[in-house]
Amino acid sequence: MDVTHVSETEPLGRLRKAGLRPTRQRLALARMLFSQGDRHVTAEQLRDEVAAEGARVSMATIYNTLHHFTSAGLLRHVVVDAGRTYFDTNTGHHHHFYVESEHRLIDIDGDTVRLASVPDAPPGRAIDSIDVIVRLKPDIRA
Amino acid sequence: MDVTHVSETEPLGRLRKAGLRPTRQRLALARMLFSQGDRHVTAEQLRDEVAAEGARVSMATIYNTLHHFTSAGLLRHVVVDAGRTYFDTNTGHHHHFYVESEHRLIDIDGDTVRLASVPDAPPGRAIDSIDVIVRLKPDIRA
DNA sequence: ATAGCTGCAAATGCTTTGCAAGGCC
DNA sequence: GGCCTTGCAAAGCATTTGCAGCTAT
Repeated sequence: MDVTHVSETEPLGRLRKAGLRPTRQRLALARMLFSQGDRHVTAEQLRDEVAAEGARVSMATIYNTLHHFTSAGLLRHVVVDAGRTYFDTNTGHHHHFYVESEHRLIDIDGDTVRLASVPDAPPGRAIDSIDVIVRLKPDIRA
Repeated sequence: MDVTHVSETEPLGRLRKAGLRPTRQRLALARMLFSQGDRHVTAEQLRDEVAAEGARVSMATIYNTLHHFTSAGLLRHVVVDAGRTYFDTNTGHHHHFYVESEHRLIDIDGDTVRLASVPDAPPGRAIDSIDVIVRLKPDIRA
């Protein structure tokens, strides 16, 4: 294979492009995060996955890295549950289902939810982002 | 004044109606919460307000009470910030602006945000609620 | 060489819990 | 009286921080 070319979608390329030093830990995390489609992860989850692969990455570094990735635009924060922070690898326009009973997030395509009218921001403020969270519960009839 | 009648909008009436024993602590908290229009409070905020009035209510009781009120339908939970739980005295249909820089919530009337299309819940699940959070930042042009 | 990273352990902040004493019906 | 509540202190969890040592460039 062509080792002279590094795709931007590969871990190394992503980090380079984002101006982040490709350390062993970051490469491992980037691989876990970006090699299997869109994902929603917590720091703890990532720690376990990385550990399962035999790589040792401390919690502090996982948090540091998740925050760096977020600042670099590689990840997005999702707030759906007090006291649990999710990071979403899908940084495009979309929203979320949240299955409270399972602590599970499911993407909703951005176009599936259309806001017929968006309120004006109060004076002196601007809209930063709009989150739509559809909370789900088990269906009784199931 | 008519002391034989207890309005359901007064602290005592609210608690009675909700089947909650009207203790000194609950009455104090109910007064703070429901006597000044719609509010968004954190446990800590309430503790400070109550303390300022000279009433002594422990943190454990404030949390207990907020949860009891929520279960009874007197309050609603608002999740906008990981690691900070807000309770909303407005239990009707509405959404929120969240001013991240000030940790401040502002109600958006339910009819101001219209969802043109609501996604179907995945099989075996039912929609519990839909939260729309419009995150605000200071307006640069201000 | 040096600015940036990592990892440990301690600290933090918010919330919950165990349990004995007190209060409402 | 009996069950519900309260309050203290301790425990719990997720996350952050300080800082000495390591590493990519």
